[in-house]
Amino acid sequence: MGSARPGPNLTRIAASLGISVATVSNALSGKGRVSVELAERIRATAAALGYVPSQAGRALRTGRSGVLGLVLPDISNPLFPQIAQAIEHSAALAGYGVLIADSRGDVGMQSEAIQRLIERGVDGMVIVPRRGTRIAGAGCPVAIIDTPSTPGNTVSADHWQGGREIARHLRNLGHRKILLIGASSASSVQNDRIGGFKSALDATTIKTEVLWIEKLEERDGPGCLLGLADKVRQGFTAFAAVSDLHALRALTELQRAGIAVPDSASVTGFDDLIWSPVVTPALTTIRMDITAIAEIAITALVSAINDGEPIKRMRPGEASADEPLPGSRLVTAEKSRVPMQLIVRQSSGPLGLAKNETFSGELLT
Amino acid sequence: MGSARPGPNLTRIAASLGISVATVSNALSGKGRVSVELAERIRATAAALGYVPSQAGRALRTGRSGVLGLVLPDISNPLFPQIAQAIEHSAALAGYGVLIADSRGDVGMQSEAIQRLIERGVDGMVIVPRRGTRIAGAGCPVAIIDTPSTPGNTVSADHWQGGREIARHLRNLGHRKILLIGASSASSVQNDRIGGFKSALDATTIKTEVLWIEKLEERDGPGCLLGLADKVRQGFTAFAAVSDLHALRALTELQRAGIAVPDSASVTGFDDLIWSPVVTPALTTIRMDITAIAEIAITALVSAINDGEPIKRMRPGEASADEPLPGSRLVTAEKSRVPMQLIVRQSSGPLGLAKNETFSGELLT
DNA sequence: TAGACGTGATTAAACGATTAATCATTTCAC
DNA sequence: GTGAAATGATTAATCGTTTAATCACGTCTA
Repeated sequence: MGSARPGPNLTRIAASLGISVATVSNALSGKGRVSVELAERIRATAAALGYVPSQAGRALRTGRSGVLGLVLPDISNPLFPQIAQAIEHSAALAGYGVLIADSRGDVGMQSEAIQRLIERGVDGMVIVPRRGTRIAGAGCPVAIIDTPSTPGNTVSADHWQGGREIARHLRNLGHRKILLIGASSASSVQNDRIGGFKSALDATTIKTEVLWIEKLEERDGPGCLLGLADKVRQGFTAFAAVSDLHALRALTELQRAGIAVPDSASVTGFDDLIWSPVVTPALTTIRMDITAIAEIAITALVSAINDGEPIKRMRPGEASADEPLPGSRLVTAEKSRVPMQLIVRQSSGPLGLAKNETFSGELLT
Repeated sequence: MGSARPGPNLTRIAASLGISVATVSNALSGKGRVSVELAERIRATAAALGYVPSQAGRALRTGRSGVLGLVLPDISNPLFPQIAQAIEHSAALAGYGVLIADSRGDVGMQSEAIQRLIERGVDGMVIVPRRGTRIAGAGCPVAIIDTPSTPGNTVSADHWQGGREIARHLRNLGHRKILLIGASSASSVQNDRIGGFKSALDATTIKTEVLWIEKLEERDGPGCLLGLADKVRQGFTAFAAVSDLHALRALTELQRAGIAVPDSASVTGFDDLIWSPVVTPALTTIRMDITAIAEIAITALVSAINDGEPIKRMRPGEASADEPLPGSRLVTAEKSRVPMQLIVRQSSGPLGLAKNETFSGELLT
């Protein structure tokens, strides 16, 4: 090809109609003053020629790239597909493209990834931090999806409420000794979920305990058993994991030990990940409304982008030294916490159905 | 901010050194003729001023956006995080950004998504098609990651060989009656895996049968049981799924039915998805070398982008009517099939360890 | 009828980077 | 010592779009 993309540009449309490019631009953007009939003709020929505006030209002139960055420090997060999908969809509706950045779980590479996005000229970015990582000055509006308890959070699921829902569900089923399963005590999301869970229960009548997988794996190695059969023997009848990933781990470990779920022990998760509806028994879990979250985040981000830039083009004369540094404006939204929805499936059930199976199963441990 | 990004541009660097912008550009790109000491000074001040080149300006001039598109028709694919991560990483190394496009599983929206990428001016795209979807003319180089048996495939894992590996593994463990579990017979990837599997076995000594989940769910509804306990009674001792997702489904269903894995039945999967190492028993599976695949795809794509554009800027005089239409050049790579690697964990084992457990378990069905 | 005003279009100047063409020097060879 | 070549830097055009400023012209008002 060579000189840019093959398609026609404003100049060609203007030439083919014998008018000026400015008029074409005005007609297509609907901004200037163009007579209706001419505008119509212009739109028609533009369509006929298959005109596609050059983002590069537009970006150069307006200073807006029309692209947002999506930063997921922990891309291996199984929730990622859903988030990416929702963000991409909302962004597309708002006329933006989405550039992904990955820091491979490494906090150090996060700044690099963000830097790459900046260099690509993103107009704003959505960051889903892991473990409350601090966001370095990004030089553009930033929306953060983490948890309501994190300062600077733009919008997120109401993890605390989600925890409460699950807790009530298990309490209503009659469970009185519940093991909470989390991965890392450094995660604010997990802490919120656990906090909400505990807050819904009367500590005097219901006993809870928290198991941190990461701590266990430091000792026993990754993928080790969680020792849930022991917990069952100690009287725990329900296992509430802060993620379906851990719920799955619990479920299979219990099943392997011959402990029937939900007959002898209930298991619940979080996030309604892809496998949750198809495992046996299907996981009771709680789902975030990612579509709503993405929409709120993108809306807030886009309006921050538009607000912040009154297109103040500086004249040769005036210096712009005393700018308050446009760096990293953390975006806020009116509705910052989106309720989570309980999904009851087969992995949770009432107490005391078939206690005896527990024993026959324990032989396998 | 206003006029574009706050940072300095070539003009400012040039002004602060009292030289011309062309020299600055030459020095930073290392292309023109600049004395070493001046070049050094230029680089120094560029760094000192925190210069970040404007992609917009560069894109407009060169006709290259420096951005690739990643199209995943089925973004809910649990393999997505890995693919996205690998592609993003390889692309970043090659100096490209990655724009994501999602078509939410709908073939119709795929063209729309591709169109959006085109409008954003991507230099090329990587497409991971679902069920051998045909790719519409994209107007730019396209790399396809599907399966070696698909015409037009650029690079992919050697699914056939992967199937063979799993088959041999199960055969060597002594299994003689194996159930293959697939989702859809329309998937070329799944067909390759199954084809390879069967090709490694002598059909007279080892019996195989294929179970298509999609067909079953049409009758019994999504998330239904696969009836594996019955299969065990019929003498099947191994269940080879074409994805860890289905393997997980099989594993939990067997466990729920009281059939011990791997003692009474072996289960294997594909893709080494995130949960595979942590469930109990950990899944025996086979992993694609996504890093290598991404690297090959990106390399091929980038070189196609560079080849195809000898920066033939057309002079006012010459018409460019007889262009062979630059649309949709399918990219090819030398190495188009990347071997898969068998990962033996605990879900597969030799026959005949503890047959009796099967019976005690069947009560639970 | 002159001035004010509105309408519909054009002119021209950016935005920031790249690069072919050009110009000034200096170096070198014969 | 003079023409050729190499070196190091500059000039200026260009990519495609947006937009403030301007212009031409018809209409309304006083």
